[in-house]
Parts: sequence; C-alpha cells; structure tokens
Amino acid sequence: MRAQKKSAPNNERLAEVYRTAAQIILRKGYDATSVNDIANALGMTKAGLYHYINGKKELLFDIMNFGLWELDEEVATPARAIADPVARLRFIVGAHARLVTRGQGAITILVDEVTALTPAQQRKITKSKRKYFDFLRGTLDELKAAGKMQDVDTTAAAFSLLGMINWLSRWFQQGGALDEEQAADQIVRIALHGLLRPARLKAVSGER
Amino acid sequence: MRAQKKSAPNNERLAEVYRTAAQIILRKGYDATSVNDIANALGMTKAGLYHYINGKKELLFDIMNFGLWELDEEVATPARAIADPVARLRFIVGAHARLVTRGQGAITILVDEVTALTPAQQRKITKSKRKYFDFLRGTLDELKAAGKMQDVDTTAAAFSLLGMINWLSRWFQQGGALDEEQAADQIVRIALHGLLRPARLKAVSGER
DNA sequence: ATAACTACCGACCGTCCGGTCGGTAACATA
DNA sequence: TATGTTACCGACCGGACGGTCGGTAGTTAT
Repeated sequence: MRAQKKSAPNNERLAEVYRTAAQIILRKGYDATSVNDIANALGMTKAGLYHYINGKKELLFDIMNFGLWELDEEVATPARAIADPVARLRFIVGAHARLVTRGQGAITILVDEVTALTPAQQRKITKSKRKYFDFLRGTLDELKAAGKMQDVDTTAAAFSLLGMINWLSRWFQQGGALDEEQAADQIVRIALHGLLRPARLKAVSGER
Repeated sequence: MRAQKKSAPNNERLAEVYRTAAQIILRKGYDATSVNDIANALGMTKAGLYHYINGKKELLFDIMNFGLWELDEEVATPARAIADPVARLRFIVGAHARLVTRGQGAITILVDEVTALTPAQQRKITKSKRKYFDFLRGTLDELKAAGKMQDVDTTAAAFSLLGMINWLSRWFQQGGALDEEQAADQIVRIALHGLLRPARLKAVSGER
C-alpha cells in the first residue's frame, strides 16, 4: 500500500519501459525474459507493467520498430544525402556500428527474435529490415559500377557487413581496450580494406 | 533403488537425438524449444526421450561440446599444421565458413545460448571458445608481426571475422544464388581484401 | 466537493513446462 | 522357461509463465 515514487509524469515512463525491456531482452533473450523480470527491473509489479503494454509480443514488436526507426533516422536517412558511394559506405558502416556500441541503440540486434512475433508483425519487421538491406546493397552496387569495388558478390558483402556490425554487441564492452569510436573505426577499416595488406609489390617493409 | 548410472545407450540413436535437437534449437532458440518439441520430432514421447538425456541443460551442453569439438577437428587442428600465416588464415576462414554453411555443423552457432547453462558448464564452453579465439587472433598477430596485415586491432579483427562467419547461418540457404563453396569463398575474399579496391599510390583513406 | 483519470498493486487463473515414476513389450542370453 | 536389459510410454507433479480483474491511492478539472 506504500506509494512508490512518482517523479515521471507522462509517457516519458513508457520510453523507460521500452529502454529497460530492450536491455534485458538483449541480454537474456526474449523467451528467457519473463514479464516479471521486466516489471521488477522497473520497480513495479507485472500487473502494473500491463498498464503500459498490451502483451509480451506487442512489447517486443514495439521495441523492434523503435530500433529500426532509429536505424533509419541515424543511419539511412543521413546516408542518403551523401552522393559519393565510398563516403556513403564509410558513413553507413561507422554510424551503424556506433549505434550498436552506444548500448542504447543495441536494440537493433533483437531484430533476431523475429520468430517470436505473429506473422503479421513479422511481415512488417521483415519489410523494414529488407528496405535497409537493399539500401546498403544498393550502395555496394553503385560502388561496383564505378569500378571501385573488389570482385565480390554484393549480397554476400552486405550480409557480411551486417554480421560484423551486429556481432559487435556480443563482444564490445564499455571500458574495454577500445572505446565506442575506436571500435566503430576498426570495423570500418576491416570492412573497407580487409585484413591483409595489398601485396601487389614484393615490398616487405615498413610500418607507418 | 533409482538406477542413476551413467548412460551407455545405443550410440546411433543418441547421435540422432543430438542432431535433431540441434537443428530445432538452432531454428527456434533454446528457450523456445520444449523437450516435447524435440521428442515429437524424433517420433517419441518426452518420457521416452528422457531415456537418452539427463535434462534439457545437459542436452544443450552436450550439443555445444560436440559443435566445438567439430570446430577443433575440422578447422583448428588442420590449421595448426599450416606454417604460413596467410595460408593458415585463409584456411581457417574458409573451413569455418564451410562448417557453418554445411547445415549440420551449424551447431556451432548455438554456442550463443551459453547463458542457459549452469555456471560450471558455462566455464567449460567459454574456455573452449576462448581457446579457438586465441588461436585465431594468434594467427593475426603473426601476420602483423610479419608486416602483412593492415593497421587494425587484432582483437577487433578476430571478432569481426567470427561475426561474418557466424552470420552466415542467418542468411545462407541451400539452393540459393551461392552454393556452399561460393559463399565460403566470398567470405574469405571480403575478410582478407575488404570491399574497396586498394586505391593505388594515392589516397591512404581511413584517416580521421 | 466531486468526478474523472492515471498509475499502479494483490490475488488469482488456465496453460504449459521440465522432470519423474511405474509400468511394459520386445528381444537377448542362459 | 526364467531373467535381464533396452527402448520406450501414460499419467502425473510442482512451479513458472503470460495474462486478467477488481481494486486504490494520488492528481487534475470542474
């Protein structure tokens, strides 16, 4: 019967619900996360949480939509304004990677849990992911047409990029050897230039 | 008088249990897969399945161990025999990628579900993964020492490699545009040479 | 002062889960 | 024929899960 604190009035609280839920689901997985886990992390009961959400599935769906919206806002939309495909690719990879390392945006990852959704929800999420993927691959196609790309399949390349970026969330940790910017920068370099030095000439030497 | 002894049952059938369980868990995730799902897929009841397994966790643990053993047998061990680090890296990436695309071995992936295990089991799996990771990074370190690598962090590079390879299981499909060999080959190319053509003597991009 | 609304909670429900237990039918061995 | 052993199954259990419902304090609007 004790009144909890009530500092956050409007639907600022809803945003907090999403943020908290996303973090927990990202860490433990959707199925392993109970509605109670989320409620407790928010300092309320399950019944209280149901004041904000309409169901576990819908919560997941909303979070995914938020993550994809964020990806569009912070990566795809700004990228579309960059004419040069090399600069654009560099921006996409860096901005997306930064979105992942900046914890918050790691939301994107749980797009994997798509199988937990209803077919209708799945369709919407898949369509959204597809749009982003096509944009990414489109940039690679441009690059290829301009003769600036290695001889690799653009589909495989786009997926590989996403693999590298999404995997970041599994190993990157705040306070580690690399900070957010450095980690994103490493991903960009590896993606664009690969691991090996171009060994055209027999030159075996120097560091820069 | 509980007969709580070690299991020494029919090996062929036990292998089938592992294979079937791995496939289902890989597709649906560990938590979303019930023991009943696995039993039904094998054409038996849950109680019948318990004749072969000692628990859901232990089943997962056994499957992970098998996957990691397979990785060691088919990738790490042969790779250790290759002296040249460039050839060795090429082999590791290709062989690991092929293990993933060849469906069966995709078992490796569910190493992600490590949080579902008991702490003791987790320790064993983590140690095993770590060993493989160190071997991979060690090869990159060698490469770097030989002046044959781009200027990137070997830890970030090793994780990026694993990200690309593991992500394969999400998009690669039998009968698609790329077959198993081609997909693995694409991964190798992208990993070793990157996406962009080396800008001949000018440029030096990647500066900030 | 009252009515309406917001932000919660305790108690409860039906379902499904992992896991157990006492069987049993089929076959091998002696 | 008797005795094990293997490979299962039906019935059951305690508990956790997602979800509902009838409240109730506090806030705001009239």
